[in-house]
Amino acid sequence: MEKKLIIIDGNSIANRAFYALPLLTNNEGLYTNAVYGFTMMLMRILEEEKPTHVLVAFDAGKVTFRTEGYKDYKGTRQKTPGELSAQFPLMKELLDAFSIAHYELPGYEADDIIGTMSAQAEANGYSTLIVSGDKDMLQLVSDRTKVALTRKGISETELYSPQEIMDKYQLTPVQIIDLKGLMGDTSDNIPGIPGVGEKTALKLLHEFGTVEDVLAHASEVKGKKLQEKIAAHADDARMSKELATILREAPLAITLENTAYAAYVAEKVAPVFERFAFKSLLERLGMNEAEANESGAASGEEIAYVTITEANRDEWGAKLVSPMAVVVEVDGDNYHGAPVLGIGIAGEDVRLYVPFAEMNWPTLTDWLADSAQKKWVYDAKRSQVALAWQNITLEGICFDAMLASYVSNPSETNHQLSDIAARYQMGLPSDEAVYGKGAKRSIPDEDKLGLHIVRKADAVYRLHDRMEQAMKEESVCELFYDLELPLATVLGDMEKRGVQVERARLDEMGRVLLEKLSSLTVGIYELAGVEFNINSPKQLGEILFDKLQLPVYKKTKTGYSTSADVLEKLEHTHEIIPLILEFRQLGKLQSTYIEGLKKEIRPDTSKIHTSFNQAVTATGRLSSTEPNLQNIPIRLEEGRRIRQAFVPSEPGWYILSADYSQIELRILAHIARDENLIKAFQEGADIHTRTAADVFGVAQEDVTSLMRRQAKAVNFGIVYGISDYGLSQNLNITRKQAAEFIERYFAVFQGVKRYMETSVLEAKKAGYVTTLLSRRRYLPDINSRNFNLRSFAERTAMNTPIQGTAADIIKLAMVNMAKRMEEAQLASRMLLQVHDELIFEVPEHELDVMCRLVPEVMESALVLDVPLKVDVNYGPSWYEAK
DNA sequence: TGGATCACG
DNA sequence: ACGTACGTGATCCAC
Repeated sequence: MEKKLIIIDGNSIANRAFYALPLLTNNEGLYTNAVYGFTMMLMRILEEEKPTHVLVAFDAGKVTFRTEGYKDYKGTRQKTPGELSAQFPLMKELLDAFSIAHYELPGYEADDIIGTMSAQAEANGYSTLIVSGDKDMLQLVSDRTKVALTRKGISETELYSPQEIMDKYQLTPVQIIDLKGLMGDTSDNIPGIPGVGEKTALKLLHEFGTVEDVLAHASEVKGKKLQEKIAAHADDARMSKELATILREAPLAITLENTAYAAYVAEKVAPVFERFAFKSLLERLGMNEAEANESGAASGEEIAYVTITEANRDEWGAKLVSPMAVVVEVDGDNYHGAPVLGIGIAGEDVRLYVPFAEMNWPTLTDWLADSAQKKWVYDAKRSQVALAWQNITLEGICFDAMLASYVSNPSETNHQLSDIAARYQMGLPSDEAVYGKGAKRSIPDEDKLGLHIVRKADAVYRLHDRMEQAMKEESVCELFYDLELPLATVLGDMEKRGVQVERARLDEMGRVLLEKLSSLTVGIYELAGVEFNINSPKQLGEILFDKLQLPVYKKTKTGYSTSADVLEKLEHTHEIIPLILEFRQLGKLQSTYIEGLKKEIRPDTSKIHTSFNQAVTATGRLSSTEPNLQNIPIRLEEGRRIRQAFVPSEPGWYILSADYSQIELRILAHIARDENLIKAFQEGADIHTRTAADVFGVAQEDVTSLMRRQAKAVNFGIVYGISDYGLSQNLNITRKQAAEFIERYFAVFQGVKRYMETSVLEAKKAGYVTTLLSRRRYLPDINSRNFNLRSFAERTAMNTPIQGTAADIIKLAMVNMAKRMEEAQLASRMLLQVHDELIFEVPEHELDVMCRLVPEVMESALVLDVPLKVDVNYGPSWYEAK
């Protein structure tokens, strides 16, 4: 049998896992997240690869032969956090239980152990797989040795053979060393040649081959500047290459034979999993055993529960107490008017399953409607709205596992109950496992369904204390209890209420669009000389750039870019371009907004019921789906008319819209404590004009519209985490000009500059940034050695406190507004939220009071060093409420 | 299922 | 110099 060796870069994988997962602890308070992630990865690799030999290599301490030669090596690297370094002994303990070899060697890095071992394996005819998160490993790749690099945390890996490296870099594996020698690596403090990045380095290597060749042919290099730099830093390059070279003959005291691996023994591993509280992994061990024994016993059937029937419900009605976990199981993703499959209820030692047929049970419905009876739920809004469609009231929700998971980590994209449970080492089958997915989706028989729903309720019940504890440690309890949870109810009411849309209006617009589109199509075919699918970027690209030979400004991975900004540059090169631009614009209106919206109108009520997603964005904003009512056109008049179809649901009422003016820049002024910006807002200045005057050094009266437009773009850029390149793209100016704008901006708004710097620094130190209401976003890549990832995290560190605080503020305003409307017994209704704007429908006699109340509540939601300003407008449709 | 494109703040 | 603006969702095409 062929021998197959797996070498795992222990430090690298543990690091990835540590930053990818929340700080889990076992009951002794040991941190286990890195070990957990490492173990998941390990088990997956063992299963998939079925190796005959396994070795995990670790770094040993700080001093290596590299630091001796070059004292600044890894000098910029931040210290390993204590929470992580404490986990290395645990990992080794675990590997011992698996009977997997691990090794470290004082004076050498894990890289060198891996390099040496893989060289030996190669010489002995093994095939080897190296698992790491470190791109440097690619230099070890050969026909017999492959490298799997982790992607997106640790859940995915990307496999590299010589061919993949050639495809991606047009380099041989050995040239990876030369690549690093030329470009250096800031995270390891390897200098390289200043001014040479990946692009330039690749170009040089494609031309000359190696660092030595580049240095020898320095005089042939194109570009005078570059020549000089190469000549001046030849020694740096040589040293950098040396530092980047992984040793392949380290004096290892371990041999290939020592790494032999046979299947692990579950009984030996289980106690360690037990100690670390890896419950889901324990189950996985159990499952493997079960499979081996062919016993097929499904885990988790030990959960006992009672199915409510007419016969037993009197007995069990008395067990409905406070608090209990309630899971409302809804069929399908869209819960508006959707079937409710049943309700699961779990308490300390009561577990009930109420099938749909038994839901008409007064004891239950009274209990559900009783706000004094506390309920812990998963996805409060879904539960509330789905029941509301069945005319069942759900009140008294005081915990929501989905929202708790979200406030604990808004970057996490998956807040399914089964995944939350897994994070807390509880086993819970996923909905997908129970119902299947896609075409195979079906509702299982009553027994299985009941068990699943009850297990979910039970999981929510057991999660409550632990998730609350986690929220306390993260200082997000107030955010959860005072903001997100009450907001869920407000949003649920808005969704259930819906917004009226006039189908006839959309029909009419659709007819007009259809005519215009077909005449555009004819014109485009004529000019192209051939019929093709204008909606296909591929076909369109071929027509424009191959057939018509228009200049290519930009390419995408898959071919030519045909995006609007490219087409606009080509506007005057061919008469087909304006037609295509208009076709695109109208086509979008037709498919997304006319046809798309019509599909969502309920025929019986003429209403659209969107779903606001309260747990998707990383910043704390809401999103809206099925349909998305947060991106209804407004910028162009043709699209804006779509809003004429959005009307009040009662005759004689009005649509009222109230939006925050410049809320993000006001927040920036506040958190940056920038005197200049604060003063501008306090004086009620037009902020873009003022910025233009300050940046261009002219009087406000002398600001031209171009200057104002540019200043506006700079202001946007500032909020997004400015970069000269981004600004230059946006304004269609050179990068140098963009850089100058930014420099001048920072000279004027020094507080903003200081904020940008400190925000990034604090994120690097703490690992996260926060909003004014303590919403927290973790930035695991903020110290990454990957420039892209790190830069992205840095911009996020600047932007998230601003965008997130704006989200906090409008959410607060919504909760307050709902309360004030209720107290004042107003008939007016809140319908929609569009990030900085609230939309209401208002009876004529309440227009006065609403025009006063809405701005008052919105402006006072949170008191800042600058005033918040809200503009209000109303009209017979959303179109006129501008 | 993922990429390209485009609608919004 | 490295490569980009921040945050979303829907539609269409092509694999």
